[in-house]
Amino acid sequence: MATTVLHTTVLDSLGRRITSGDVAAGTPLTLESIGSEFGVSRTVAREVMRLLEGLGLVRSRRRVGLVVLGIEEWNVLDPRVIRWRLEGPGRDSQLRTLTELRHAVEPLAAAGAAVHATDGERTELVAAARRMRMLGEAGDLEEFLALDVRFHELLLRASGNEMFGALAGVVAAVLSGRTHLGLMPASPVPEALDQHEAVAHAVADGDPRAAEAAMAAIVGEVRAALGGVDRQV
Amino acid sequence: MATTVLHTTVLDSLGRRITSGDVAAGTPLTLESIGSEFGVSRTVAREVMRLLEGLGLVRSRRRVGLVVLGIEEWNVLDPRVIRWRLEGPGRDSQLRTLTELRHAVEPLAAAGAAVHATDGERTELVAAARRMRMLGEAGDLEEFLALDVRFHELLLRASGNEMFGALAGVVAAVLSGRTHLGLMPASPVPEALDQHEAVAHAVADGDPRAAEAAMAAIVGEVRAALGGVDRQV
DNA sequence: TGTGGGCTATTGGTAGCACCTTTGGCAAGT
DNA sequence: ACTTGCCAAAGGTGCTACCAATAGCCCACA
Repeated sequence: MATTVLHTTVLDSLGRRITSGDVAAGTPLTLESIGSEFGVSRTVAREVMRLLEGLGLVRSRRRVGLVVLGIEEWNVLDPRVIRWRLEGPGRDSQLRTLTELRHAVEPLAAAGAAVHATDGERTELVAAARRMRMLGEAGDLEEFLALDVRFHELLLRASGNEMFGALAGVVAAVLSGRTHLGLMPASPVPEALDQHEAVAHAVADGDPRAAEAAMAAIVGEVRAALGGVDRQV
Repeated sequence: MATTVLHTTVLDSLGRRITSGDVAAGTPLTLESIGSEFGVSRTVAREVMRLLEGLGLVRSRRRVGLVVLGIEEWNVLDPRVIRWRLEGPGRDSQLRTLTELRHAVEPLAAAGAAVHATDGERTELVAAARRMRMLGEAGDLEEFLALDVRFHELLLRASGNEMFGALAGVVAAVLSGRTHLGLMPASPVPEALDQHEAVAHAVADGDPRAAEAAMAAIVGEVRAALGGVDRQV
């Protein structure tokens, strides 16, 4: 995202520290303290501070400094905040809430894709599903993951709603987090492969209902595996 | 959000200009041009630039300046970006994509609320639904809107998923946009009032399925009224 | 025609200043 | 003891000036 190293270093460090709860809400920081701790100038500290303020992690008040805000003020949908929280101690709960978000969004996105996807997207989706079966049966987890990510991103972007498309990065993080956390079976279950193909074909056929149902099955299963909270499908 | 006027002025102006398509993707800006146009120093221009970069609206490159990015790079879920787009020419399409997002999220949030809401939230929800009926039948649109916003915010915040809670502002914007754009009937249709009460009671009773179904009915109807795209409920 | 090297525009980062708002404490009066 | 009001310091807000690094662009030369 940011091309520069300096800002990202300081920003990531502070962002992680706040989102992890390492510094509690209400704690005051100052530009001075940031600058001296990281050995950067006031200017850089100020720019980082503005970013953090934009993310709702902190509010700057005169004479007080930057007071850390509570989670209800955070832009929890911002990719950076999501990343920090996934790297922090609340990883599991974050994975749960993100999965719930997927559960909400992806079926509708699939339905949208069935209506709005271009011809190229439809064929690529079908091809991706087919290759996923091959890789899944071969047991190549890393390659499978990459393709899985690609599949879901393609679908979200093809949904005709850029709000859904913006969640592609989130879904990628969830998928990757899941496999690298060992929450995935050694080789994908056949049902998942079937359902991915079902989604792809429903989209290719322009059948929004079928696409939505198949996607709901995919994400519903995942949710159950993660220890679903409510609503059994 | 920002306590200062200067940044917000410049930021809003540039943000609106970009999100409205007034300056096309690929257009280069420079700190110099920003500073001189708005009569601010380089420092302020830089902070604004960082913010815009964080929102994915521009990318800063040396020797070139800030190149405006295409919509696929934008953080379209960020409250500021949403606000700008709602104020710009693409308002109707933005309202459509946001409504679709509501359609995806709110039913699941209702189900979550049925499981996770506190006692206080449940009773307030029921009370809000009852007052909405009174105000709706009285025809007081402004008051009704305020309560409608409160109802949905309460529900999203009670869902037990802060991702959903973060969308409260979005829903508020959509609701308010709808009534102020004259997309609402002079007095709320009785079905909507019934369904709001149904949601409230399902949440109060701890019945996630019923809450989800009732909320789906609310938001599904809205979608149809706005000129639904696919999936007829 | 192609390629390498230098020029320069523009961001990246630093330092230090003046200003203004806020706030916490102190003092005086009730 | 409690309130009121004033004052001083703290710390963000905004500005200017300056140097470093990098990357696009053009020109000279092969």
